[in-house]
Amino acid sequence: MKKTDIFKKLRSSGLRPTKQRVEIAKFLFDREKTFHFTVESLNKLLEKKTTSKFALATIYNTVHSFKNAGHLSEVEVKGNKTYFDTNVSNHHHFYDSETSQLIDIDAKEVVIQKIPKAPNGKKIKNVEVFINLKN
Amino acid sequence: MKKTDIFKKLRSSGLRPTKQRVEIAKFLFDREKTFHFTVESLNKLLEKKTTSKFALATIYNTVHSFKNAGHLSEVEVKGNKTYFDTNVSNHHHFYDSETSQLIDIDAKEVVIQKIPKAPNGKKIKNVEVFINLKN
DNA sequence: TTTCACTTTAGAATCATTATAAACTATTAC
DNA sequence: GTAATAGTTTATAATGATTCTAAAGTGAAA
Ligand SMILES: [Mn+2]
Ligand SMILES: [Mn+2]
Ligand SMILES: [Zn+2]
Ligand SMILES: [Zn+2]
Repeated sequence: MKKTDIFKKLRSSGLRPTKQRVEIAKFLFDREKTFHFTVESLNKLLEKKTTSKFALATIYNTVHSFKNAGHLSEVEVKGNKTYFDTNVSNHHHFYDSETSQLIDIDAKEVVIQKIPKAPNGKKIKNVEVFINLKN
Repeated sequence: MKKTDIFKKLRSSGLRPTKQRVEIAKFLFDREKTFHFTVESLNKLLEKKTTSKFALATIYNTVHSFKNAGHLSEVEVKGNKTYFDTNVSNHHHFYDSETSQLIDIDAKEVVIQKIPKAPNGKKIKNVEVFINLKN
């Protein structure tokens, strides 16, 4: 991902490209594969990868701005922490509770043959498939 | 549900049938349909339905005992509160984020035609389908 | 009726997250 | 440039859900 793309992500999230935000954005978006993380895990990885220190509030604020701009999505996982996902397309997940690891499943990999119709007056917004793993 | 069944649920959870526990168990299990709840919502409903007061710790402890015994399951819902479910069979959910309401979907109502195989060395424990609703 | 294990309870502690307000930094106005 | 201004980071406090703790309550068993 080019530097200009990082800046584009920041600008489109209403964020000016400060040192901290650029480092967070690079870390999140300059990669091949999907990245699933909690604010805590992101903080630890940032500490390792960079020389800077980040206030937790800065990470929370930046991540939320990206999420509100649609550059990050949220994944529901058992437990009390919030998981974020750099894959914002419609997709599904494997979840390995042993390692607390999420693995993406492309929407095309899951075909649903039958699904009930939505209750009175409601429509289906989207369908999420969550596959729990064991050893 | 008969009183003896309530007692059976309590005993099989390692709980002696005290006044509070019996009231919680009756409220949870003596009903036709599935009940989805948070500890907070359960507490409010118990206050309305009964004359007793319940310490939050008592509700937390009792609910967790039921969950550990397999009489309650946990449902992942966006947000910070933990949702419990009196339906412990394999099933799916509609979720209406407007009203924070969960609606059960029987496992038979969903047929999945294609699913990816589990990653190296892992097996599929179960598949959960979550259908988000909109108006 | 005394003992003793188990319960309930109020309140404290914890943990993730959010809010606050002061110190910093960059941008704009003169 | 310097001053004013707007936006940012940060440490720390506040919050809210959940868990822990320790004291008081309850009831079965000796
Ligand atoms: Mn969760
Ligand atoms: Mn949740
Ligand atoms: Zn994902
Ligand atoms: Zn359910």
